[in-house]
Amino acid sequence: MEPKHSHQLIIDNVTRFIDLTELEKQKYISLLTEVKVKKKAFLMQAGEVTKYEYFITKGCLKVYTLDEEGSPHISMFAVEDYWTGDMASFMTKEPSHYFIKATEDSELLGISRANYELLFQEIPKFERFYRILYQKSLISYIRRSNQGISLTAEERYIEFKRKYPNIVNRITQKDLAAYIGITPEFMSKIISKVNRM
Amino acid sequence: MEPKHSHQLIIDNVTRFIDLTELEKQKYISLLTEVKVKKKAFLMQAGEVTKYEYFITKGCLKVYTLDEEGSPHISMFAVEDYWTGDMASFMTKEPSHYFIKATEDSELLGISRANYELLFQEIPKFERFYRILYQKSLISYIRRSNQGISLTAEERYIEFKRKYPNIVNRITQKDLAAYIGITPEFMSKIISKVNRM
DNA sequence: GAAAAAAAATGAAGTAGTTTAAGACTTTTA
DNA sequence: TAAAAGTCTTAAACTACTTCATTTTTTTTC
Repeated sequence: MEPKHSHQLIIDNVTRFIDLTELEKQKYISLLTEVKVKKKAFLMQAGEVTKYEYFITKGCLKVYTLDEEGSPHISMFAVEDYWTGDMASFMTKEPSHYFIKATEDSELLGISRANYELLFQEIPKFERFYRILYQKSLISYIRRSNQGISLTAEERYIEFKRKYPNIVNRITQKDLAAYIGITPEFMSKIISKVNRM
Repeated sequence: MEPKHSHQLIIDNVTRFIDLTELEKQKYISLLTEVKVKKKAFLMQAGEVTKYEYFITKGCLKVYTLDEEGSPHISMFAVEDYWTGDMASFMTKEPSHYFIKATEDSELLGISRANYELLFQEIPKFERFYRILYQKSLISYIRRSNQGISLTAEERYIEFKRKYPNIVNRITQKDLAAYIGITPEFMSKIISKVNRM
């Protein structure tokens, strides 16, 4: 039987780092939950305790917090082949500070807290998978948190375009501004300036 | 026989997340290399390929890059019971962009790339240890990279003092400025303002 | 496909943080 | 322990970015 496209995607993602037998693949898939989110709908909201970590098989979502003034700060855009969620809340079982909202109709595969633990018991190789996944994420976050502090807004925009050419055209300028960390007005000025260059 | 203080420290750190038998502890210790760095000496410099990941048993070091203008940007201060190094270079074997310099006479335990891999073969539980270690680091980096973008310099200073009261008094204002992401002059103004409040 | 809602562009006035320069204080080194 | 080197403070002029207000353009909704 042909595997579903979404299952094939997540298996490809995992087997980039570890090998799995057919049986292990089936076992893994059986621990996942399919989720669909319509554009503008929330996958999760601040105040809730995160029940799942997600892998995106289709669409685009934004992960953000609201500051005291109610302004959004986007920490990531998640598209196909990305992992997302709020790991802090997922691990500590404390209420999340994040919202995750679909910016396009999206499809995801979620793993619950219980199944995440079960996964490590049943297929210990997944400790290695997550070790490598987190290690790579850590490397890119370390880089980003330095850039956030050392580059100007214009440089951060150019860097974002270079690094995520496939994302930049799928999101609004307003959301991009909330990611870069500036006002939509200044984002507009930067974009028109950079395009004139 | 009494274990060395430095060995006890690293074993305590590891056994916070995983259990180890006496034999496993000895095996682990045997894979580590002791390193001492005098104040102002480099543990590593940009351009080198990182050979070790380090655990600090004594002292304080700063991890930083230099931008095009030659200004330092400090990404972390590492003190006792912290892990440090350049994971990107350690993993990819590409030359590092980082400098690590001791701000006090320091002592570390290093694990080489070869021994790091060997460790996973000999004691697979360490995949779990590093999975959890990286997961926790990731959570704090995600938080920091949001703060870098959404807080003012003054708020970042207050947050640093709150979070690392034991570090703030061990470093110079100049280095703190290079961490917060502002000039030493503006750091001086912030500190005198905050102290007046 | 018209009306409503949201996003983007533009400009003027304000604030957070930089630059440069000079003097006071502290630490390092011989 | 004196000299040198580095760190900290203060202030004035400057730049990156914000705020607020208005208009135009694009997207959504019925």
